Amino acid sequence: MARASIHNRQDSLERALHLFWQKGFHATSLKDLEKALDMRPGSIYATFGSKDGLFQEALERYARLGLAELDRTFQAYESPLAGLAAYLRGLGGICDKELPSRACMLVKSLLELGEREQIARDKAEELLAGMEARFVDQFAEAKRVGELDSRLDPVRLGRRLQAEIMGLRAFAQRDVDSAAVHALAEDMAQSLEELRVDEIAEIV
Amino acid sequence: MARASIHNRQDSLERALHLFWQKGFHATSLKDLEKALDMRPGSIYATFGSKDGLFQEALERYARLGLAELDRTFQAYESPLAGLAAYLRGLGGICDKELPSRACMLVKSLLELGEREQIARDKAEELLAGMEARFVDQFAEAKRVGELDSRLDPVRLGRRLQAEIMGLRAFAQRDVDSAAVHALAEDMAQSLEELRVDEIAEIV
DNA sequence: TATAAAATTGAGTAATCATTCAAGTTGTCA
DNA sequence: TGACAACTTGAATGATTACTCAATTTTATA
Repeated sequence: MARASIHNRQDSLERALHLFWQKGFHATSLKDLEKALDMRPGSIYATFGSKDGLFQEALERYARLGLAELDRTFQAYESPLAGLAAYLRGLGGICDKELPSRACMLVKSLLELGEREQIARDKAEELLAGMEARFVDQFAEAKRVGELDSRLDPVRLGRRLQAEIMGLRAFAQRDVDSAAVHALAEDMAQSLEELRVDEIAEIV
Repeated sequence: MARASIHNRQDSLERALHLFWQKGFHATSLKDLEKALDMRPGSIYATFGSKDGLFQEALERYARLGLAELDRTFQAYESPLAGLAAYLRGLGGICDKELPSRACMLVKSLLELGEREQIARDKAEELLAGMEARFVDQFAEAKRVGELDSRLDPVRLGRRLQAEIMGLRAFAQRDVDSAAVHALAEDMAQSLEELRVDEIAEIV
């Protein structure tokens, strides 16, 4: 004995994510959300609690989808290093996609949010740490299977890769040619592949 | 026959820059600026025209100071490549400095601003392009003096370096150990130094 | 010292902000 | 069909937003 909701929660969250990713937290007003979700303020607050709460859920969804894509890429390649390089090359095509923003939403949030949005900021930090850990794991796996020089540190490599991806996507946010971003990603991917022990052995 | 201004324009701009760099455009209110500049709204508008105008001037000042530091570093080194590496290593200490933000203000603006702040956004893009051009010039100079393999493209290298710096500073915005950022900068600097032809010649 | 010009003030504007809640609507089950 | 419970509505809230302008203060010069 209850009225069924006319809104799909996940669908609403998806729309909110789109808006927050595109415009950022501060520039997204409740009016914007009302229009995008086709919901009145009362419904939004009943469903998500607050603008902050909705934003945090959007952040989590964004990271979950991002991690899923990461894993999908890694699983498509036998070689851990090849998986990492493929992920980088995939990001090279980011300008060709129709996305709310080419920059990472976690990075946008990290740079935008201050003390007044501490909880969401901490959430973004935590999710970025999770992504970094995934990169570190992949490098550790590469090391385990002998693709990586045993003297190299997966933690440093994972950190470096995350920084490079942050940079690649921030750069892609500029109004530059798609070709430039492709070339940038290709250069980064090649640097990564040069870590392969086989290649080092060839040169030395 | 006129009243002298009690505010130094440059000093006011410096304070505004500090605030905008720290909090971003949207999160910085005119109330915040009134307090930081110790000026009433009328004075601020008489001096800078609008919040947008003040922000744009702050952006320009930020970029001018950044470019000056870049040139100072480059001029301190005979070798162009060494200058670039030194600049990267200097950024490794960014966590130890007392700055409004560890992330680049141009990047923060690029990621935060939308169509409603198109002019400031374009300004940030233009200033970033100027920085990139400076990197390209330095790589071109390295090539001219024979530090760089003639097959390498200064444009791609400059682009790559800008992306790496964007990434380094976005990463540094996270709540991570200063040592991690130092290590990251060191890794980036070493990659850069490996471009030196001497090193390649040694290995091959 | 009187005058004019520039600088500063701060109350006030209209718009927008996130949020609340009483009232209305709708579907479900007894 | 009646009644309850969940969902939705949207006007109203008070706070905050960027910004304006008439009045005031200040100072250099005539």
